[in-house]
Amino acid sequence: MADRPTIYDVARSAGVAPSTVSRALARPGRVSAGTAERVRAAAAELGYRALPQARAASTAATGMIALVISDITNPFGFEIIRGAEHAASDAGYTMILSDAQESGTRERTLVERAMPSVDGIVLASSRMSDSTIRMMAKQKPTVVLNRAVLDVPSVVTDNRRGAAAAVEHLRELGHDAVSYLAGPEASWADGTRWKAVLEAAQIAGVRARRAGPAVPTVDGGVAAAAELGDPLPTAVVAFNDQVAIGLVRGLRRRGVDVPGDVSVVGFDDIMLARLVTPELTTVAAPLRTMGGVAVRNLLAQIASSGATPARSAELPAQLVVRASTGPRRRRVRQRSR
Amino acid sequence: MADRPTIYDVARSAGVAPSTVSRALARPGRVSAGTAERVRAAAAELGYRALPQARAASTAATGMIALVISDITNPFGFEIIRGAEHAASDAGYTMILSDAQESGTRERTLVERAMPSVDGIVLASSRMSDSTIRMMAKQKPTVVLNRAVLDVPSVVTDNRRGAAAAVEHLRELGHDAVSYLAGPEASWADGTRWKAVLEAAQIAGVRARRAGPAVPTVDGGVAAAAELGDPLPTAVVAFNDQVAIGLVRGLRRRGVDVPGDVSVVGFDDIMLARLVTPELTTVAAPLRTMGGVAVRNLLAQIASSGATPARSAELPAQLVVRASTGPRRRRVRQRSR
DNA sequence: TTGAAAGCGCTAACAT
DNA sequence: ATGTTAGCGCTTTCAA
Repeated sequence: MADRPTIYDVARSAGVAPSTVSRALARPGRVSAGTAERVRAAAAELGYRALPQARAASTAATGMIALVISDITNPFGFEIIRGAEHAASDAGYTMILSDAQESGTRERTLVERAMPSVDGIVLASSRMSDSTIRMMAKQKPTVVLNRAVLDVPSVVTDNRRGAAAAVEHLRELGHDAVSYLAGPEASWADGTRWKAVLEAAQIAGVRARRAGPAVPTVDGGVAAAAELGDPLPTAVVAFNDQVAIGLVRGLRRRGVDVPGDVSVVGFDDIMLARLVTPELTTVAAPLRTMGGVAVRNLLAQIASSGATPARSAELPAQLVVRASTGPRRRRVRQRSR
Repeated sequence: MADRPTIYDVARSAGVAPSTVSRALARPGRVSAGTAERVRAAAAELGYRALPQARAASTAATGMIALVISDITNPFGFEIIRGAEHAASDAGYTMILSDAQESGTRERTLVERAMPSVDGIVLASSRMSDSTIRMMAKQKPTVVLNRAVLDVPSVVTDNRRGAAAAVEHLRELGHDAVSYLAGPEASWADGTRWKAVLEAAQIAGVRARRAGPAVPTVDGGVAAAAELGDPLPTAVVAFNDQVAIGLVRGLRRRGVDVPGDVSVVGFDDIMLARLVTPELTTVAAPLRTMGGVAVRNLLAQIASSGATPARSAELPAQLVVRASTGPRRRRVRQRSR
């Protein structure tokens, strides 16, 4: 267990004062070229690297950021985590990952616990109230992901255009009505998606109805299949991919063909969407990019010492047409049971 | 930006010395009941919480552990991450997540970067050499996940029994031969799984062949469908679920029915396995538990200050029979093209 | 350009 | 049982 070299070791080895080592490593411009070189050589030789927590003691910068995710179970989050982790790691930052398990209370505890150890926080699909989030954002640089909160920088996708593209796609296939299968009422995304579908439907001249809400999981989608109404709508836009996938399964189980009888569109384009049968048509969110942008914006805000209140970003969504949507054929009446 | 209260504030407010506050909060038994109470009250009142990195400066314990995962992209890891995060968080530890992106070199850099900030490390599906891992394990408490390394505590699944159950299942369905579709040569799991299949086949009295290797992804599985040989085997055990899922898709695309013509078994039971069509028969690894056990074992090792070299664990695997396996029907000859 | 000294917040020895 | 002191490794004044 050879102890790691300290800055004192490097100083001794380079024949300079510790403070000079610190300067030479952090701001090479502020020491003579020769000194800088000697220090660098000594540091390399000894394999010296500053101890982050010791540095934090004097600078109050920890080199860490926290990603708090509302539910790590959600496949939606995987790509985001990945994008965030890479962006952080590329910038030399270390990322802490916390799972709120869908609980706003737990989320708050986690954030409070993490707060002192990190330079900034990304809140992904937060379940906390707007005011709580605003409060936290005042304590530490914060970016919210997949949600908009007044006065807090955010990263979201352009659900409006995405939904519009989905509705337009369905209209082209001959559908003259579309049902939106809702997600959790408390969800910011659900609100914007429903509004977007409604608006797009009006513009496209198709009727829009709201169904659900469904629990935002595959099983929730399966269950929702039983409550879509009778006769069934010929086209459904679901809150997210999980619900859409579940819905497809639920419908098929009841003898309803997708896309023959009912066309289904999801949101997000999680990995699963390409792997189920039929492959899911969905409004793709650039998940990995979102994670990356959130972190980069956060880092920018940190770098500017909060001077620049990090800007928000709305990333483009894109309709990916696969096999769960097709031309309208007929309206099916469910077998009563 | 109200500054957070320090231990000095609490000390002043409670009318005791800072060291007493520290004691009262950490080891209440070592102060008088009255003092403990006053300190607790003052701390609560001010909302005081020790700054982890400051504590680390004097105790060298950071309260953080690192989970370094070879490829965060791999669905296999999601459940592990979840299990690990919960175990860490339950124990009051904070988890750092790093993605090695399948690169042993990058993995090493990450570990070295994380090392000084954490009390211990979990290496999941590490791509580093045994000797490198042993070296790191000497510097910090370490647990390897899904791999066995001499002298380093590990958490793995009982591939032998799992594979045996799979082979037995196939034999019962009438298959008299099984092909193992291999994964990466460098993978520890691949080695043990192939050996386990081979051994189980001998015991069950069925022939075993080795095919592949396949790139351990869905696409890799799809590609492997073209190289399974002609005539096709009637039963395939694939390196992991992704490969198995890809294989099923690849076969179907070529007009081969699963499980009608070929039965396919995977390994791991990732979330996807239940969601594809047909649902995948697979040797389920208790992924979430694995993550949890790895962290708990690591924490135990840390708590004992490395005195107890954390024990290794082999967790039971379980065959989950779903729809990708069925009775042997006929041997199909691929259409030449 | 460099060195010396002080201090970040906390805890662990050492005193009392 | 409690207070006093010193020090963790680093950075940042302040002097020279």
